[in-house]
Amino acid sequence: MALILDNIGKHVALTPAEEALFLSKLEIRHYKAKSLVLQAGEVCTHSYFVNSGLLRGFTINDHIVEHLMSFACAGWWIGDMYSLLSQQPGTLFIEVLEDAEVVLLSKTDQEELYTAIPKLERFFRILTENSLVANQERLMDNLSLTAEERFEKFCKRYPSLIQQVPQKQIASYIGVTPEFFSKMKSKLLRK
Amino acid sequence: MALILDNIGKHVALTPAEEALFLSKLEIRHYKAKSLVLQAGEVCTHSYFVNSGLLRGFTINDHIVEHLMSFACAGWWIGDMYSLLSQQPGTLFIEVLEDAEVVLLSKTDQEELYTAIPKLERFFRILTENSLVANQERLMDNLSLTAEERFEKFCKRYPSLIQQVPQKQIASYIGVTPEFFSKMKSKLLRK
DNA sequence: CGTCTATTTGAATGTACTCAAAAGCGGTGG
DNA sequence: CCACCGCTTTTGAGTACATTCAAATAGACG
Repeated sequence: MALILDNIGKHVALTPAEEALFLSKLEIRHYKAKSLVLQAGEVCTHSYFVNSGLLRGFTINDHIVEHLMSFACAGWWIGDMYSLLSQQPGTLFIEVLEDAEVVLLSKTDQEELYTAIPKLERFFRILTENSLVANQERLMDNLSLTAEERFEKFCKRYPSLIQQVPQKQIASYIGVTPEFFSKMKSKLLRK
Repeated sequence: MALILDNIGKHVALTPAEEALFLSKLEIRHYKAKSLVLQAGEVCTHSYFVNSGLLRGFTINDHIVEHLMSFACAGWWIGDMYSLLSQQPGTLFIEVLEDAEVVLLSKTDQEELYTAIPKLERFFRILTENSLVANQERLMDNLSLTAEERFEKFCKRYPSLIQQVPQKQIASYIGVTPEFFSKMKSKLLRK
């Protein structure tokens, strides 16, 4: 469990006793590639932290088109924030792209920990703030950049993912169809 | 200062002493319509809470096109989250659309309050979580809905703003040009 | 009343999508 | 080990949604 403690240690300093209490609330699960950690329609009851492997979070719209919200590599948190907060059925699918070891923290444990260890509330506050900033930037990129520019930015930010995931999923993250993405890519390579 | 205390009271319960401490950190400023509360290039040093009036937050891209990030009516918080967190020069302009009374909370005070009154850290965590959920939904809407559908959703969510702000700004929020927005609107009215 | 900005309208253009079909690639079973 | 199946990627033609540029009209404000 070194990874998750490192992750937290980047923002707050827990005492050994606090670390022990925190760890006691965690559950570890192993998922095979292509399995689903969470399905749309379910209520999201946990936050997920990726120890190893690779996950993706996506939604499916009315026209049966997938939209990729986020990837989650080792060291990243993922969950259906809307469903987790509201405890309403969610819209997010979380799928395993590569065999993964995932740490689960239940919503109730998480909220109890906020009170027991205020530093953890601080940690999740900071985590959420950073997500919000990243999300705002992505929204602005979608409003002001062309698909080509968004792709270039994606390559710079997540160079490892480009080899790792099927390109139709990068297309979906960028916000274009796989067909268009393919054409765009070959145009870029010809330069 | 009833509004801001109400706002906080929706999520956490402060004691009178805590309320007094919190209030002592706040500064009130009055802004005239068309003035700027914050400019791109500046470091954002405060969180802003709108007591009355109306603000907008927007960015300007390389092609001199404005993109509206958010409106802020009475009872809403606004700020350049990226700049506030990183203390780097920001990209957000915050402009006054209607004469406004604004409450300022400096970053340093805010962080001191997190420690002095953990319930305030909880409050801002919840605030940020809700912003994130709203932002994620807006991103998905931009990826999966047409401009017309986004406009209809905007009308349902912010009915009062439609009369209140120039429609070029609604166009910018939706993510289309004012010309296209005008055509789209007249097409909708013809139905 | 005049000026400045916002809105409307039109024509031409571009970016990205849809549909269809072919080619490539990877895993699985015989 | 290779043949086949399913899924991903590529390519092409036609189309749609939204943009750009230009000009006219309407509104707001001093």
